[in-house]
Amino acid sequence: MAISEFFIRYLQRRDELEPADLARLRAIPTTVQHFAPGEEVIPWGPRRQSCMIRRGLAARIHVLKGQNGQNGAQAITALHVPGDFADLHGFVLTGLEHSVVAFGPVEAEFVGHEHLTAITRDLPHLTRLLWMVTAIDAAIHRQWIVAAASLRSTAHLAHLLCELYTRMSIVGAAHEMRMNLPLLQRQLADMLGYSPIHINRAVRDLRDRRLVSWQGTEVEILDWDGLAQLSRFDPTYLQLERHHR
Amino acid sequence: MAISEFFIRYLQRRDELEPADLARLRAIPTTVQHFAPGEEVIPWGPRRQSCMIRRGLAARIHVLKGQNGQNGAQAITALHVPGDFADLHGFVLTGLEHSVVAFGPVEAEFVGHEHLTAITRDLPHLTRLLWMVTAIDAAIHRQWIVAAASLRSTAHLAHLLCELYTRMSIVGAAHEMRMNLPLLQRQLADMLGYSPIHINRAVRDLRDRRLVSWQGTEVEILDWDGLAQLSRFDPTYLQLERHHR
DNA sequence: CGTTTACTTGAATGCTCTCAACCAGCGTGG
DNA sequence: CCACGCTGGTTGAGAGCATTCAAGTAAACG
Repeated sequence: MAISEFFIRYLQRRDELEPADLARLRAIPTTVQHFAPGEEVIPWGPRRQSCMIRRGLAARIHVLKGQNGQNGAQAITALHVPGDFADLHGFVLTGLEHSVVAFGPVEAEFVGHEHLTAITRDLPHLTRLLWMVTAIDAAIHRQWIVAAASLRSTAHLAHLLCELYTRMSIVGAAHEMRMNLPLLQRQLADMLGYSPIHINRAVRDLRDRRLVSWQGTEVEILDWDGLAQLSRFDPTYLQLERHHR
Repeated sequence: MAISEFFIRYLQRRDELEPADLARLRAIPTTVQHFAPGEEVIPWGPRRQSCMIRRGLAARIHVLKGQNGQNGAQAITALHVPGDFADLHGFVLTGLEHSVVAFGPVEAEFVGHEHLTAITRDLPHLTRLLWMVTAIDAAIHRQWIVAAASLRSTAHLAHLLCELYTRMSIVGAAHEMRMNLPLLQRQLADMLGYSPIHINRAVRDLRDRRLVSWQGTEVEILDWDGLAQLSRFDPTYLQLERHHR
């Protein structure tokens, strides 16, 4: 297979792809695999390939070692939507300190690291764009830290929704204020650092304020401005301006 | 000036520098500047150069826009110790969504982006190492997210101390379980997401448990194992293994 | 001295957690 | 067909952690 068009759009939203860049991207041979909800897309540890999400939702999961042989509590540090190069950072690191797990059915695509090494040798501009992808990832991490430190439950959840809708609509994976989020409340809790019960109340709060309609995995944003204002959402950190790198 | 030896050590701790890499790094012309506590080392916005910390402590500060023309609360998403390339990610991003501020007196060194562009053109291996620097940065962000979601005040503060001592001792900026941290309790609060008063209690808690001695800016870790166990500190995420990239 | 800044402590309020129970949907097996 | 268990969502009550307001200490500086 060839690299997902979602990813091409992700890049083109931020910079102009030179013909050589585009040709090389499309020439990379990849392997596509399907995953059921809960399956591990990428295990913890050293990797020889990196993975791109083509369809569905995936998350980075950090397993917490309990103090006294305890349960396997887990934290979630990132969510990945179609077009995301979920573990591109694994290319330059010794190994991942987390796994990537499918939320809902996922179609993923694997790229061998030898092709990335070749790109760093031949195509400096495309190399900088791939580097940028991991830098945007880090900017999202920072925004999560800011949100965790400054927002309370309802606003915090609202911020996540604003971010996800923005990221999904940019690549064409969401439209008209609707998106499909196969997320359990327990997983939202692992993501935002609350108990599942508290997440439940935050969801109800958003419903009561008529900001969103949320039924199962279908989420519709009823009042974007209200949601953005409540969560102080400012998409600058997603680097949506086109700019030569 | 030539690039700080702290940074060379930072890289050599993780990979072998080829002679060409080392020569090029040492040949980069840089400008050194000094900053007083509270001064802005790097302002918010687009940048044409990136900055490395030679001496002192610096932080990335995100200013929060208050809801109703409110105060300028702020969040801190990263701390930088000597040898850190504080805004290397600014090279591949359109601009920084935060500023970098000196905590205590800081000596910093600036590298024009044109030299980095040249490296991506000529030296693939060194390019991957610089990319790695930003990836380690992101891994630290992730660990902060995990800590915020899973640790309570005292353990959370303990985790920060473990991380900082590890990072500083690796490059030779701290020894014998002692380090100099010119941090106000208010700034710790902005970092960990608590109120300054609560930080005060967490510091006292660590003192009462005889885990650290903390007088002014001088911190001594009295019981490393106790501190690491309390905060579940595991340095894997700092990528301390040497490995060819 | 008086002011400022940072740190410290106490008390009351409020946000979030835990424990507990209950409901709905779904697949299974009798 | 229906009882059953399982999973995930919902709601209530009490306890615990963190916040705010308030006051007081100590050191640095003019």
